Amino acid sequence: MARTAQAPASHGRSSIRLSPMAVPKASDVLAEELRERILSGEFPEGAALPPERELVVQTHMSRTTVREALRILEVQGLVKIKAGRAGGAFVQRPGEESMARSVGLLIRGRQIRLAALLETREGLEPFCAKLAARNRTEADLEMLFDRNQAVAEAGDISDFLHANIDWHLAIAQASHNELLIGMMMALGPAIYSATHNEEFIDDAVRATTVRGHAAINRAIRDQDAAAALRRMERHVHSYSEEVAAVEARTDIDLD
Amino acid sequence: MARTAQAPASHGRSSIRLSPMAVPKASDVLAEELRERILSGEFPEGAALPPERELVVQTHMSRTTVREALRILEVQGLVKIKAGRAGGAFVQRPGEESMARSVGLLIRGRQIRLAALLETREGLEPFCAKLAARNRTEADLEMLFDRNQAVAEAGDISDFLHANIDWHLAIAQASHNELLIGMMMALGPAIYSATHNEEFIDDAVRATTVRGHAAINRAIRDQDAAAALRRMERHVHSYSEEVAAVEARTDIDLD
DNA sequence: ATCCTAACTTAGGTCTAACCAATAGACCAT
DNA sequence: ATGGTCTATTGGTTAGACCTAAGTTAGGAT
Repeated sequence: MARTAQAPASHGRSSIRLSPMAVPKASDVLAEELRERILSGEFPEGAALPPERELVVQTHMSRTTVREALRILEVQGLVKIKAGRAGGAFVQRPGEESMARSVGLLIRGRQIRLAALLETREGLEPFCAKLAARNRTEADLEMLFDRNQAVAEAGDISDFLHANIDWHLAIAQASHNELLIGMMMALGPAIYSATHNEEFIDDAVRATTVRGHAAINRAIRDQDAAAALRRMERHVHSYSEEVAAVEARTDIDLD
Repeated sequence: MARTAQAPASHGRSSIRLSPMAVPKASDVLAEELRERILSGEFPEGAALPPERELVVQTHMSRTTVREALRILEVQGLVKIKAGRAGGAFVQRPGEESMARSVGLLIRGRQIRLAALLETREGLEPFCAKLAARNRTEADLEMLFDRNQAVAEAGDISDFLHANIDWHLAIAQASHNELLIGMMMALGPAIYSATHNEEFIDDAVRATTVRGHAAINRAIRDQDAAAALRRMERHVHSYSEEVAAVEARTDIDLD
């Protein structure tokens, strides 16, 4: 036997084995290349990428392909595209907003229950307060007191809830932790839109809220991390319980 | 003085103020429309959107525009596009991966310091452990013990670190909180890539790690939320301190 | 009948070549 | 100083062709 038969393979004559290979699209290749260059810092923030027609001649790709690549980067928050003369694709570092948008999509798309959102907030926000007590600047402090003032003076319920979100966001901001800021930016509106139909927000609740905020503000001002943590725990936990109580009552109403 | 002068404005005579207005692009309009329909549940998961050429006749837009809209949705993780016959755009609910990708971009793009990543993990993961103790299923438990076994048996440092990440991810998974899962999916690789050059991982550290994991696993098995929380706090905190110590030493070495 | 292959069909991917629309800047008229 | 006009630049949009991936099916070899 003139050893023509190779090692046994389920199909085919040759024993050469290859893994399934992914063939990337041209636009993905270009997007990836540009993305890496942006993230590596090769293009500083605000730098203008070459115009589309220039990228066409450089890459030998069609304008369609180039544009798709740029669109990908735009959606990922890595470039900002402006039309008109002196327009073009300008490098941006992805910000908390793009993260918050993506988290928001997850929340809406998966229809995360309000209980899970509140649970997450109970996990994150006390920690934010703790960091805020440690890292807050004078500007942060001013923001916190201003925002709580706005909560106290809010008119209708919608105003109140928005001002409330803004104060909570200021807490995240004062933590100076960008990941937590991004999470809280996504959680705030989601909780708002799931909550703003509830009617448990009476004057007593509002007064209690403002007092709770004020106590947390003081702890952060005094850089008392332990107190900030503890008070925020109580604050968000009691909010969650209120919501749970209303939900239970609403469920009963539905019967 | 015939009070003709209006309120002072830096430029112009009129006091009428307008905000900058955004003019959406055609592809954005279509993307938005489709996005809302997907998120509202009008298109169930896995449903096929009409073919591009069909959308062209329905919307009176050009194929380029339609394709850009679909590309936007694809990047946002709302559809999965397949080529070939029986291909097309299939509705997907955004998953933790798309959230993790976006958080990863933030981390890389903003060059978030390792210290901030560790700090965030110290905030999130004990809470994950607490939730895991409350919500874990039998399958979660099995996964946790398997994964820690893999950590114990890992070969080189790279193996060890990967197995370590996998165990930590299993913790997040066992919490059954999708937002936390997404965050931990982003943090794990980021911490890994910032850490895997450090040489503080000796056999003693590895043994300690495995013991720490085991203790946490037991607390979760026994649904002892308080113990899970406390032990995870100690576990991740000591890891952070190790890293900080190595960084300090490395900085000195650079002198 | 069974199996393989070739042709067909459908749908996304890419390219080309226009033209439209937004915008900055220069210049001019009031 | 305000507003109009022109022009150049750059992204936005369109139309139409062709390429490529991947199911489907019909026909032929065994």
